[in-house]
Amino acid sequence: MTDLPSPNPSIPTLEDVAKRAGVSTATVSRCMNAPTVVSENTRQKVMQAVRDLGYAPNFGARALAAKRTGTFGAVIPTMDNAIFARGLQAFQHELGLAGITTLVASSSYNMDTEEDQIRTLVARGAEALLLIGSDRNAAAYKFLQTQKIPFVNSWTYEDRPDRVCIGFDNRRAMARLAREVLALGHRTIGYITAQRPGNDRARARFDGVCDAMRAAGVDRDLLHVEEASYGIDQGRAAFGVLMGLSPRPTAILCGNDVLAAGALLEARNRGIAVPDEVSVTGFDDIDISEIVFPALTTVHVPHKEMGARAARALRAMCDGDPPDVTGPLDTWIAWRASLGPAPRTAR
Amino acid sequence: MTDLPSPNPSIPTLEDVAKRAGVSTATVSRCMNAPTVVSENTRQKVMQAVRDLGYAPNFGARALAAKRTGTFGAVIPTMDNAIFARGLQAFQHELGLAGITTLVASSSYNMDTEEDQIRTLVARGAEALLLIGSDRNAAAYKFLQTQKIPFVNSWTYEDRPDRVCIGFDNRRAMARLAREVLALGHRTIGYITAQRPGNDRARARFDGVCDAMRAAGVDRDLLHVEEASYGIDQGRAAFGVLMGLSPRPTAILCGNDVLAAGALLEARNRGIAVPDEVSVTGFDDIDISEIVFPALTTVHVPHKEMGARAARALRAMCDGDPPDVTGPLDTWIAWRASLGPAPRTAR
DNA sequence: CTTCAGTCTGTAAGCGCTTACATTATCATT
DNA sequence: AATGATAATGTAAGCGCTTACAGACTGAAG
Repeated sequence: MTDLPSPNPSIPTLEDVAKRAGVSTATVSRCMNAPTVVSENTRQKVMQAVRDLGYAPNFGARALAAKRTGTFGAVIPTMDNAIFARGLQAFQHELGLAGITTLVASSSYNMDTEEDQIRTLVARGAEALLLIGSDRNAAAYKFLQTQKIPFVNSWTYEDRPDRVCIGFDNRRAMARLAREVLALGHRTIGYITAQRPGNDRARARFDGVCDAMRAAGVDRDLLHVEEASYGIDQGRAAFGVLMGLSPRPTAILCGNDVLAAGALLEARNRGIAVPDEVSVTGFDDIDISEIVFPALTTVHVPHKEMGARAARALRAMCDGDPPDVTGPLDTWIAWRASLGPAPRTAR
Repeated sequence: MTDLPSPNPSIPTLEDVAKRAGVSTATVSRCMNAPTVVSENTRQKVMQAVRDLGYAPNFGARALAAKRTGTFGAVIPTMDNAIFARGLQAFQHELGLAGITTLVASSSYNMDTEEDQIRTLVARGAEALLLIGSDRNAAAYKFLQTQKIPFVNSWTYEDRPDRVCIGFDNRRAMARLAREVLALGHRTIGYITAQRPGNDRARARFDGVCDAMRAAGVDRDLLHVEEASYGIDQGRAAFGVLMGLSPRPTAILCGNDVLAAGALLEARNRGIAVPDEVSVTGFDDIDISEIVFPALTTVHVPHKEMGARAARALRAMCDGDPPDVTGPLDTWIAWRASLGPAPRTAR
């Protein structure tokens, strides 16, 4: 089946609509953008022509002429799993309310890719950006500055006058969880961290564990660290390594819920009882933390609020207003089944 | 030296670069788009100016002038979970190889929203679209046609000359799984389906279950259907309803893995042993199906291949070539622990 | 010294839209 | 009937870029 070129194959423009409705292009434009200033009568005609022709405005032309795009962007490390999904969802929703479209790109946890994506989004007309964390090439920051693109660093919190953060204190949150773990009698501890270079959240969470151990006067040698790149399989592998240690850790803290899910899975496969033999904890409190078995004790992060606030901050910044940054958001421990007291034999 | 820094360092344009490099805008444009036709010497100068100024091309202007955007779009029902993530990932990756950017939008399983999103993506310069399923407003199809936007229907398969599908046979796949369930002695069966209006995949899967029951000569009255909108909670609730039935079903088939995860969770909460008392199955084989307890027997869908193929098909269509559609993709059953023989008491 | 092909660069015409400004129509008020 | 205010529409100048085309240089061949 071959399509023959139809006599008028091109896609309709404003001018086509104007001609068909017997008005000027300006009037059609007004119908689309500010319907109230056009008389009822004319609007009817124009809208009919729009419908007849299947007209859709050309974004590029509109952006070029109006010098605004109604688009914000977000660069997240990965779309592979739900860690950023809920926050992003809230972000999009909040912006949608204001008629702003969200463009999403992912960096695969890679700084250079992230810089690329930032440039791409800006080139595509993003007027403001949601970024995750604060580790970023100097070039990326400089680019944002020269292009005058408002941005917020999210999922993290730093008190700096020159950057706006809508996030939480990763270090403190993890320290609190680690403190609870220590309070339950655990001493030999495994920590599965996401890769730390280029990931300030991962580093902060790790530092939090160290803080707690120091505060409890526990020897740092009792903390065994495995660094894993992203994914359930990585969590499984790291858990396996830690279980090979002697003495074997009685608690495995994980830098995020996905790694923890992997750890839990491996425990099941090895017939290691959680939490009776080994406790496991996560970080983020995404959907899977309730689904895994046993349900995961983890740090709850207010993803939705974070996303919504970031959206509002960005909107304010675009209007030249100061964003409403009231300090780090609260996190708390979501107590479930995977964390229990250290087994007696190990005490 | 008239090199005064301008008082208002607004964002640089092609012309600024040209001026600074002492060439015409055409040359700068060529440097950016077809570096080989510019002399080494000039290119150096221009690139230096680009760097000095932090120049980034304006997408709108470029699209307007070049009449191509290098952008494809995808409208998926939801980003909330991983069902579409892997396929989309492959889609994006494949396009990235060809220098094409992917824009993603979500429809929240709503036809009108989907139509909106289609229009939005096209307006933003999407030259081709990945769509999920085939249920869609006539207006949406008409729009795509008048705008001459190539699209593929994915996650589904229909043998129609006027539409290209890169997907699999939902009905047959579910029928095969249901046949296995029946072969294990289950007779009273619960089916948790996603909402069927506007969702051809959900309907096809349901039909598949019916097919299998008919083929096995099992009374349709033994099939109890619960329709749930999306999410784990919905799966839990539906499972609860089905467990209240008498006689109680011995197998609960779910229209997707998320609903199945909910069912499994509720079973755990109610102390119902899976699969000893009740079997549960899913559909999709996303990450969580391995993580849940017990691990989920489900239909494996070749998400990655589907995404990659869809990308290639769309590219071909944009070039005016016929897409390579070789029929439905294969699915198979991923056997795990959640499906077992019907308990004796129930036989 | 032409001539011609080949390379490189510049000129300028749009691409489809928005919007400041100009123009015209409408209507209550004097 | 003339006036001015107000509302509705039209005119046209760009927005920043690409690209067809033309012009200006090279150097080798005639």
